Amino acid sequence: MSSPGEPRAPGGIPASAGGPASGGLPPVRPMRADARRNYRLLVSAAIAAFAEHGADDASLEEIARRAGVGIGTLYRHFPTRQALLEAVYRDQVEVLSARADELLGSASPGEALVTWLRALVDFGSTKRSLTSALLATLGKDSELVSACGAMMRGSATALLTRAQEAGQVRADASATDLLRLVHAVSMAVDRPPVEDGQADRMIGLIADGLRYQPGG
Amino acid sequence: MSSPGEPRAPGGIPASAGGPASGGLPPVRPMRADARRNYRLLVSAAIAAFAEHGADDASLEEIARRAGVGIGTLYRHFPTRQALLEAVYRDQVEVLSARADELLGSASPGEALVTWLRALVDFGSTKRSLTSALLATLGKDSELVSACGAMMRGSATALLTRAQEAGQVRADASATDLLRLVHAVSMAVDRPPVEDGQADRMIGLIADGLRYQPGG
DNA sequence: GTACTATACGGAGGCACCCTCCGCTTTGCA
DNA sequence: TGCAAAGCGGAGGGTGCCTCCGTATAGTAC
Repeated sequence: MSSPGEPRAPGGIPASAGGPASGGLPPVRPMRADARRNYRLLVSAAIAAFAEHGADDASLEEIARRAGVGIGTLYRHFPTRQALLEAVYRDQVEVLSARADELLGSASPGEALVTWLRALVDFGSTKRSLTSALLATLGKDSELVSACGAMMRGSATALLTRAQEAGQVRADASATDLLRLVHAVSMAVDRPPVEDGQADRMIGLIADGLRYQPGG
Repeated sequence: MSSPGEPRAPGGIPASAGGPASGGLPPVRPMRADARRNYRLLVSAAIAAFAEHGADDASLEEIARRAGVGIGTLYRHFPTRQALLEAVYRDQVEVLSARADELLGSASPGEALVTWLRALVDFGSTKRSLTSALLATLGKDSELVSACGAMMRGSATALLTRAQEAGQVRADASATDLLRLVHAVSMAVDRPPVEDGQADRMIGLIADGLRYQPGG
């Protein structure tokens, strides 16, 4: 499920507490193979659990169980629920970004854009509790949130530009507008009553709007 | 702390399960004196605890302890956390409403209005977690929320009208605008960094704006 | 004042969760 | 092949949630 998302050096924790002087950072040893594996297993399990029970209510012990590791292992990798939340969020955004890169190579730039937008709504729908949990404690301009925002904007821009250059999408649409629109759809789909496929139809509508060429 | 807020008949629970036929509601026995007392103690304790730890994180057992009653008593009166939340919210809104009624008798209608607005911001600031917790599960048009909204609008209108009739506040201000403005201030004051007294100054500003008479 | 009963009280107990701590296992290098 | 260093796992202590039921008491009838 998650091929991007290298477990980067343990977040925020200094690589060696009280090393000699302050010189150039000591060579950060890469994680051991088993640690890397467990990290990934945990993130995957957390994705499932958060989707199922919400970011606040999923049990960390259950996540460890699902991942097939001990609770101690979970806590070593993610000292707080927040840390796990952040890792999951980052991972998911990277998945979306990778999907965009992949779609950039596809035959139909127009289709590629719409496909990605659908994936984005999907993300918004299943990961809302996660996002709001993060925003609640991180604030709108944390490193994580703004970095992920930039990544999204980059992907959107690339896909949109290509579709526009291919003449498959109207020229007067901006990536920012598009993201905002998708966000609105996610919100609208948030509260019941929501019919099945409603989000899909809404995105379809947007897609049609994109294809329409005002000038002719 | 809370003089309004009669413990109305136990919320939602049928007064007698399986009584004879369906006739007119059987005479709902009033709560016993000790039950009424404990109900009030619990609401007061909950107000304090919610303010201190947030509506989601306050421990129900601690609330029972603070109220000096057993946990069983808490659960009899409020079968769910949600029920307690609702009772607290209702109680607080009634306090605000009572305060408005009281202020309606004061000498200076203009001062009265501003005093009440300050109380309202105070409410918004300390009870936000409560409000959002309620909105999350109740939805914007539940009986409770809309009833409380109406109560607020009534109080605001009464105070505003009186101040306007006394010529102490400009005529072209509506109660709805006022409530919205106060809400905005509450939101603005929500996220740090917030200086001390900032909310107060903002309300002061609004008060000045109200006093200003566009016509001269 | 007394007796009675519906009503209400309290807290023990069972379960789940959070998090820490430390003895054991595995990895990767020499 | 041997051996630290890095990593693992789960027992254990603390807390919270909620249920259940034996006990206490307010209110009523006499």
